Amino acid sequence: MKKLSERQVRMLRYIGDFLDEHGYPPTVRDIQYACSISSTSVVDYNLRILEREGRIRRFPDISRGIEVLDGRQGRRHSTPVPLLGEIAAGQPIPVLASEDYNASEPMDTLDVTTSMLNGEKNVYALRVRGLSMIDALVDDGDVVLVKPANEVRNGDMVVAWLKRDKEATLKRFYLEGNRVRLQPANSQMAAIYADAEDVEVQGKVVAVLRNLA
Amino acid sequence: MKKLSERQVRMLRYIGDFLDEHGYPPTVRDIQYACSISSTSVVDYNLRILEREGRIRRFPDISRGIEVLDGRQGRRHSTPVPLLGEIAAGQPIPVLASEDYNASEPMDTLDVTTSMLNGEKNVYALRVRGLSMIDALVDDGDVVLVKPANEVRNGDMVVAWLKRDKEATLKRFYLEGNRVRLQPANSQMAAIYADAEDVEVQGKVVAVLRNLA
DNA sequence: ATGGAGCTAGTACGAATGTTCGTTGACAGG
DNA sequence: CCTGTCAACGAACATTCGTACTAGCTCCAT
Repeated sequence: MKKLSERQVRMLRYIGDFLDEHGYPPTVRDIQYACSISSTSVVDYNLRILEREGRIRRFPDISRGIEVLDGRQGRRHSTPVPLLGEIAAGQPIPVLASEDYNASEPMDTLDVTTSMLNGEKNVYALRVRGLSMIDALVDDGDVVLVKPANEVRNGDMVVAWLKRDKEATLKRFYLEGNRVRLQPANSQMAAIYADAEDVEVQGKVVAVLRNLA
Repeated sequence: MKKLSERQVRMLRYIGDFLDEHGYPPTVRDIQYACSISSTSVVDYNLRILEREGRIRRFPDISRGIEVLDGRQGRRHSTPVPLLGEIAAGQPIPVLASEDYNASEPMDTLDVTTSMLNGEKNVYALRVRGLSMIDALVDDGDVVLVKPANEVRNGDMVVAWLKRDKEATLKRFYLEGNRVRLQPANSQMAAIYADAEDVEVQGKVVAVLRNLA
């Protein structure tokens, strides 16, 4: 990426700030005054350069038709994720019916920064109740982002439902023969061994969010 | 909140969509064509109503000077937060100089959904290295969002620097006489007692983020 | 009816704003 | 010295775009 002149950096910065403050982009003349430039044509000249360098996008003949591409300013940094409910020991894990996902309104949603999602699609959120996942460093009240698991591989961190114990738990998953080893995140804690048929994998956990009042 | 006409709802919706798609607000005429309205004056008329009802904000004589207030459409669902560095046991905690906060470019930033911040300002992020906070359910690699603490109250979750042990740790803070009790999040684990002068509080932890590959 | 309120139209004015054009000065290369 | 490029200027031009004005239509209470 080529180097920009001081004036260009200043313009770029101003456009971003203006956008943050007003909700719409500045005009050529706004930029002119803010950056102490004597002529609108100079602004235009430098805007062309900024566009050529890929820092902004311009829309000809459209007033305020400037878009900052910089990434930091980039659109869609957060995505609504459906908060399907709670996950608690002794309670079945809510199942995500595909119809629910398209339901019109009545679902609670949570806005999550896209960087937390690693580009995954169809992720949903569950609020953890109880301490069934405490040994995976997930506290009561934490929110886990779960990606529906079509298939699980050894070593994945999964939300597992232990049918016999009627307990939901978050562990690393290892299939060993016809038994499943569920390994806590904390190496000082012991693994759980369960019959393969006793374990129902709900999905992989993509992220954990904890909000402290 | 008063009821809006079908046409007004449609306009409101279109403005939001247009903004999402283009990065700048639509003109009166954009709205006119999109909503099949025969005259710009009708658009203006209804925009006035939308403003009166508190759904949008208009800026007179400024082209595309429309801002959607609705909340759902509300921009700024995520905020860039400076990622100041790492926090590790045996290493001093980076201090946030106010000048650094205004530094031009070179700082790493992390986008965080505003709901995680509880409206706090000047929050910064630190990546946790090591297991010094494992008993507060914070793993190696987790990111903590820290709000600079002007004052701490008993029971707050704080990032504390233990001078004598040269160790950073995340605990609940209780001042008891001239001693400080640092209580882990996990009730099964023992508290640490330290001399009040040996403890340096860096800030309150607002949230914990964990990203699982 | 009568008239006002609420909404929609069609048109036009004029300010806001993007863009072009002719010049100028600094500077490097031939 | 000449020439081309880069950056900057100031003025003018051409659209874009917000807003005002007038008028018609429906509903409803007077």
